[in-house]
Amino acid sequence: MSTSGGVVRRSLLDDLAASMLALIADRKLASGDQFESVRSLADRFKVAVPTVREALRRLEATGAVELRHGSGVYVGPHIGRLVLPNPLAPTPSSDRLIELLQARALIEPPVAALAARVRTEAALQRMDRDLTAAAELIASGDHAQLAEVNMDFHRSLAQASGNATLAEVVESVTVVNVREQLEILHIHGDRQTDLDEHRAIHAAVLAGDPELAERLTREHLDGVLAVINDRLQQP
Amino acid sequence: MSTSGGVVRRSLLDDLAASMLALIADRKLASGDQFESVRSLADRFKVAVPTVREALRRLEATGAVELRHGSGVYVGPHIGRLVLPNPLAPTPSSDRLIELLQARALIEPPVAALAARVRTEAALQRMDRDLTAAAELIASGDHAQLAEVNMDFHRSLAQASGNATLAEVVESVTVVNVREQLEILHIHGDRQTDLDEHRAIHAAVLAGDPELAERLTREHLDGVLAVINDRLQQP
DNA sequence: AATGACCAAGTGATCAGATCACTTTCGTTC
DNA sequence: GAACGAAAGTGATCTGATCACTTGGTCATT
Repeated sequence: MSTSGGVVRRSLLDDLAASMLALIADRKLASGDQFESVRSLADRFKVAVPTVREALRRLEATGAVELRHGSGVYVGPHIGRLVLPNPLAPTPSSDRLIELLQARALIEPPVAALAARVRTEAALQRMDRDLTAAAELIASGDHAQLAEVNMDFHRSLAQASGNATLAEVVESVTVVNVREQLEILHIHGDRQTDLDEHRAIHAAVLAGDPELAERLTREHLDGVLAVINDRLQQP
Repeated sequence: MSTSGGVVRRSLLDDLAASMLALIADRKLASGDQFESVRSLADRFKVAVPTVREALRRLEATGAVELRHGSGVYVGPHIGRLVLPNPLAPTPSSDRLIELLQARALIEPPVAALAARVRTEAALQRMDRDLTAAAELIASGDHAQLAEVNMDFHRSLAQASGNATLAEVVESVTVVNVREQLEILHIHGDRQTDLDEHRAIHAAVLAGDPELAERLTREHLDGVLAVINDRLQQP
């Protein structure tokens, strides 16, 4: 339809954005590295400052670059990603939120299974670190931190699959509407059970047992969904 | 870290972008509707034109709005989405591309199973339409069009699940690097087999057989992967 | 009356240069 | 050696103008 063949009239902005990405790639800059000043880019590409800024804003929106006031332009955290969470995602309806959790419950179990087959070393250590941190936060009673670390565990799990695209997908669905997801997860609530389940999943992945890892992850997420559905039906 | 608590110093641009989204929501504008001119927005929010444009570029990058030269600002196709394909995705390495297909092979089968349970009417019709179109394109020999329609089928299948988030995820992984995906799929190649497999999946969904729909979708995607892997190992 | 060419208004695209606000660095001072 | 502060570098925003594209209507032609 819209992407069908034909000469696409590339605007100056399209070229600019592409050129800047190419420049970053050429210099082999990585996330966090400083790029170039707005003025310098304007000179380099022979365009005006506002034009450069528009192009940068576009790149910024997808996490390709970051503009830090008074400091400079930096390579962003999401450069080179295929799938992104919408940074402009609206506050979701409760239906939409449940859909989001359902999506996670569908996607993450097979990802866990793959993780148990691949067992990426670095990610396994991250999972372990997340679990340790979670235990400490339960002890210290910092529930806000805890909720975030629990989300981290799911992301680390996905990274253990060794498939960057899957990790991006899981990252996306665990980042969008985090605030609301954490709220609804808070309803679910049993922190110790959560930790135990996470530990069991970690153990299954570590043991290289795909079926078990998948089943545990499914039960973990379905359990949350079940509680939520109950609460919503009879408040 | 960066998202941890504390007063986030919202820049003028953040406010602007949020305000414009709110304005669109207030007016209940839908995708494709005309919004407001840049100058008018500048007046309304008491900011300069370049500032409005930066904010619009940010919204544009995530598909929330569209700027059409000489015509106006319109509400974009991706407004309200949670997960997005990166419009700036770089040309992938062959490894990355295989990862992408693996991700699809992992995600889409359970989505097909859900689709067979839910069977969203509109999406079923879209699937049927896609199949008809594919058959015609095979006959007419328009292989470029055909490849696109085949991708459409996968998207329609995801929509039949009735879960918008899942549909967005599948849409994302079928849109990023389409060009390259289509190329690699072209290697795979047997167009008639593809159509037959799609038809079988459609039938399984229509019949409300989740296990079958899942198995067929898995075999379909795994089949593609197997062929690709073979070709890459012994060129 | 239907059709086509053409013109004008509205709107986005881009430019130029200037000023303000924030960060960082480095020399100065205690 | 540490705390302070000034200056340089850089992003943020403004002003106002000109160019380029789209669109709707006018008007002459048929």
